Amino acid sequence: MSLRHAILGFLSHRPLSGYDLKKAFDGSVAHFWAADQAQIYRTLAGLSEERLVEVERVAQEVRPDRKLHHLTASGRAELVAWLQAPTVAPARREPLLVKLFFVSEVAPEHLGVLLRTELAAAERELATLNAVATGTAPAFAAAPPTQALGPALTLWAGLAATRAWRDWLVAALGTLEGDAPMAAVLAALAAGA
Amino acid sequence: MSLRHAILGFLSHRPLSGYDLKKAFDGSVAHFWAADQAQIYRTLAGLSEERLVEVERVAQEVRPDRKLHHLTASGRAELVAWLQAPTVAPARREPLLVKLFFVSEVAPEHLGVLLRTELAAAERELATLNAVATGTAPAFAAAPPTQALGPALTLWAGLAATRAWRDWLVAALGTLEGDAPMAAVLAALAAGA
DNA sequence: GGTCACTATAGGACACATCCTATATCTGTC
DNA sequence: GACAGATATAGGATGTGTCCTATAGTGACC
Repeated sequence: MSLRHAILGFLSHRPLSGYDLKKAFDGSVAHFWAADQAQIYRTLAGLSEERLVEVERVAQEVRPDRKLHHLTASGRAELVAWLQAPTVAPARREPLLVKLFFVSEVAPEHLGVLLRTELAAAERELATLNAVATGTAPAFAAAPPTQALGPALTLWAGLAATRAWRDWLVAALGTLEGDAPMAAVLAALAAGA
Repeated sequence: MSLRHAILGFLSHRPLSGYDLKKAFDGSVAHFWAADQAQIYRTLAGLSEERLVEVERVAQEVRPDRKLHHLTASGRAELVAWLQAPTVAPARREPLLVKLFFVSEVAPEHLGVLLRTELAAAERELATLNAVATGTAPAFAAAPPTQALGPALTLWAGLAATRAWRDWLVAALGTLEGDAPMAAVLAALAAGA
């Protein structure tokens, strides 16, 4: 459901083609809402049918025509309504936790393998996000705060979640190395704040 | 893709009916992999067609027949193969972060509303998970560690992620109350560990 | 001279999940 | 006596997203 609205969000800044939108997604929100190219074109067709966007055909001599999508008044209204409506969180899908839940079906050593592989992935993700953060910080500082605060908070949230995940993986691997992993895990569970 | 394997996982302990499976999901992994009842029945039909499970019809006099699903040898092999295969993380879907990204399209006060609503949801989630933790801790301590470690780690991961999310929301709301929110956010971004 | 990547669009098939609905009977509550 | 809720199954429609493919010209690389 959010793809429609994310597209409307991008179009609220300036009119874009499907191709432009794909690049806009990949360069910003892709970490927490990736968009498939085919899906973008289909969604744009739907939005245009609902009169939430208007299509301006821009002829190009050498390449196929670009179809610039302009946000209409009702499109903006739809975006604002969505921003103000309560957020419906989709069900979490964490295959790693499912695996962890049934890990006793395979050899005990495999638990460590599973966690270490995930830790490597988390470190990579963290490195990417950190790079994005250092790269965009000057732009955030220069832009008017009302404009930049949203994107900056988004990035911070992604970083915070990824760091926490990494830290948990490190802690979990730590308990496996002790003599009494189960006791350590139970202690961590009880230490709820 | 994980629903198939989660079902195989549950069936590795004992044969279950579709109805039993629904209850098994709701009572354990629902927090990070919810299962729709209709989807469970359809997936079971597919697994049976692929000979990964075998159906035993148990006639009941008063109610509709139960269809007990037994894991076959190839079913167990499939489960083990999945547990040992690298985990494919599905793309993250965080509508709240998408909203945050485009929040400048609505009145600035709305940012706080958005975060506070999410904070309330996070606190509720945290309370549920903490209740589950205190409720299951005795069972974890009593069970053989090789069996219980997986589920305990799963719960810990869920708790850790939810706590981190709650903490981030509190921190983000804190920056909004200061005189220079943008500077505070940039400081937090830079404080990468 | 061939292959690859880029710009730009979009259809078809399929996977996966959700929502709503239907059937049928028993048990417990008000 | 009525009605809700538990037990037990499953179909149909719809939504949402993924994967593969096709078209078509330009520019760059080797």
